[in-house]
Amino acid sequence: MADVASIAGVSKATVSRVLSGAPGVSAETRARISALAKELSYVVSPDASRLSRGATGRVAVVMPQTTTWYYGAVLCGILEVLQPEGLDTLVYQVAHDGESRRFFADLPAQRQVDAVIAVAFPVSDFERRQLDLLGVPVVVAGGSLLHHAYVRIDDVLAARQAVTHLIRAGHERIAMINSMVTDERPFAPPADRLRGYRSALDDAGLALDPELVIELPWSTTMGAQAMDRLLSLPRPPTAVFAFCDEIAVGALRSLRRAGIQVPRAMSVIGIDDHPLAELCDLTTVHQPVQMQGRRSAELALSLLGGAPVTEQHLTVPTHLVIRGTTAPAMSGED
Amino acid sequence: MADVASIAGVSKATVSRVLSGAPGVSAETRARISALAKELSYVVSPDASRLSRGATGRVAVVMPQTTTWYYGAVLCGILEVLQPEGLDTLVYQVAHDGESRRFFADLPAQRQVDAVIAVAFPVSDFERRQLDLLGVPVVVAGGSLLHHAYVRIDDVLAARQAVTHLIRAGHERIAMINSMVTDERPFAPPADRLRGYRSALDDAGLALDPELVIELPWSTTMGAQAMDRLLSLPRPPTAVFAFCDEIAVGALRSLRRAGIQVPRAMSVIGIDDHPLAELCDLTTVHQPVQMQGRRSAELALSLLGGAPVTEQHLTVPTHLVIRGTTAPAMSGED
DNA sequence: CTGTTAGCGCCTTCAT
DNA sequence: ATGAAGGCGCTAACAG
Repeated sequence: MADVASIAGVSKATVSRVLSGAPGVSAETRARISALAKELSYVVSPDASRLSRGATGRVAVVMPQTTTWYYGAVLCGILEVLQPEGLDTLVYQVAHDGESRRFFADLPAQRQVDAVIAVAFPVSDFERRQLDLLGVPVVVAGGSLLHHAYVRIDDVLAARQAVTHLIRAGHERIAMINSMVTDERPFAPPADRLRGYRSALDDAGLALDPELVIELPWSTTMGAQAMDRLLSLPRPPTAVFAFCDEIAVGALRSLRRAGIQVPRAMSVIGIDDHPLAELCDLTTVHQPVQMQGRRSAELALSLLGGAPVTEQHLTVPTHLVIRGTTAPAMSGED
Repeated sequence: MADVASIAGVSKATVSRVLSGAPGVSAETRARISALAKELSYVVSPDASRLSRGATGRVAVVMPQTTTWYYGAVLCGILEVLQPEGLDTLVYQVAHDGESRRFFADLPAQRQVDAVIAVAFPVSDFERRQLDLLGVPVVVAGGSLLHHAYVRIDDVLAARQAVTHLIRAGHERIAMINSMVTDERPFAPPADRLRGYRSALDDAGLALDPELVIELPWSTTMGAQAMDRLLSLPRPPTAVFAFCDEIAVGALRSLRRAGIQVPRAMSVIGIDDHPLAELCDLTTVHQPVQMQGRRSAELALSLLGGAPVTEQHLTVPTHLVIRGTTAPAMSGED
């Protein structure tokens, strides 16, 4: 910056004002200096700038994984909002317990970012306390966390939309394949979706058969495993509601291998409207994932802006997408 | 830091030495101070630290998208290496031309990171020049770029592995569905894979029928579209080689809708070994995506370390994974 | 082994 | 409208 100033024959202060868009510089000088800066392809050092001004211009995104579509899509939405604002995005992947301990104990994000967006992951008590310690606004996408701002879907409702669709098609033995979650790290979506499943059955006066609820720790093939288990039951279900589309697709594979016709002999529905759902012709409940990323970034922005944020808790809508994996129950099945 | 120093009754310099692991402090003092810091949950301000020390402790990852599996997996690999080293990762999504222009013209990453990892995207001449302007090491994952370090697969070979598998199964009319790329932003993989397809046919003495090579701009459904086109041909192929698994799965959907049996009447093969490939029973050529992320991060690290890097150009291996979508050609087909 | 003294590169009053 | 000076929080020479 000193260079630019001396070449332009002005003081660093003026250059600073121009480059930071501060008022108090004649249009002529402003134009001349910004042109010069561009020519020299000079940009201010963010670090120095932030050191003196206080804010970092960065926001941290914390997610348990980066390889599944959901997290990629949320990240995409976040970047779409943050990048145009000139904010940089730091990604922290906090996967297994070891990483989690280190991350939350060392707080590498501290004094490093102006805000934190936590994307859909189970937060333990300890972790929550550490988050507060960061001393910056925290917004949660795809979940919720005490008093913090959040953006999410209504998981109970989404599950109800899925299960109700099956019930209307005449199904009575409806299984659920759910993602397992530990007590120590509570994670709302699986619990909420199970609740939605229950209440939909209730409303229809259908009994819940505990055998039909399979809970397994997440993995690529867990949908297939769960389906295998359901098929080995003395009285298998006629329809399956999966926690998410990836699981539903795994279930479809098992069914294909077992030679069971979908949807004639078995209906399958998921949640997400994963791109792959369209490819597999999977009936599902759509949730706007990228939008949740965008909204959470916008929330972070307004929290940053200091403006009193009126709506800190956003619930975005979901809707049923009927494709080819659900059909009326075969009559005379029982 | 001043607080910690005064409470501990030492100078800031000592605290700094302790917290940065610098030598020249008695074990006793060191222990006392680091304990105190932990108790106060005090961490040094990265910005201030970096301002005075010069290095930023951050690396930029630039990718054209974040929603597809490939990019998520590469990012995951990168984070696996960078996070344990205490380096932070800045993600820039540079998707369409507008964003690209802004990113490369404004160089938001300048003076902001110690290295840049560019993940699988077409780089124009202008962009390449701007990258050099950043003045930091650049490593490319999933591609290559002049003199810069890179980690990639041998795309020609991967394509040959796929096509040769089909040829050995007796197929003679083998189509290729490729991702379209513009001249202005060259991107090696599509061109290389096409070359591999050609050379495999050549080696087998098979003629290449231009009608069987479909090139379309990338989209979720482009595999399906391309397959539709192939099916409407007077003499459709008996096997299809897709640029990647996501495209192959789209092709499978078209085939299913058209009522064409896979693999009896049509063989399909992709590249990637996408998790979804296993779910769809798709034969494919495996490439180690996450590992490419790791390797590129390691390359960046050693480039950063100043140590003379011996091997700047890594090619990681691929291999055929035979599943259920390929089978011998039906005899008497022609 | 520890304290002192300069900056790192920029922003921000306060003068001019 | 512009310049001069102090300080953001830390590190890196020097002294001691």
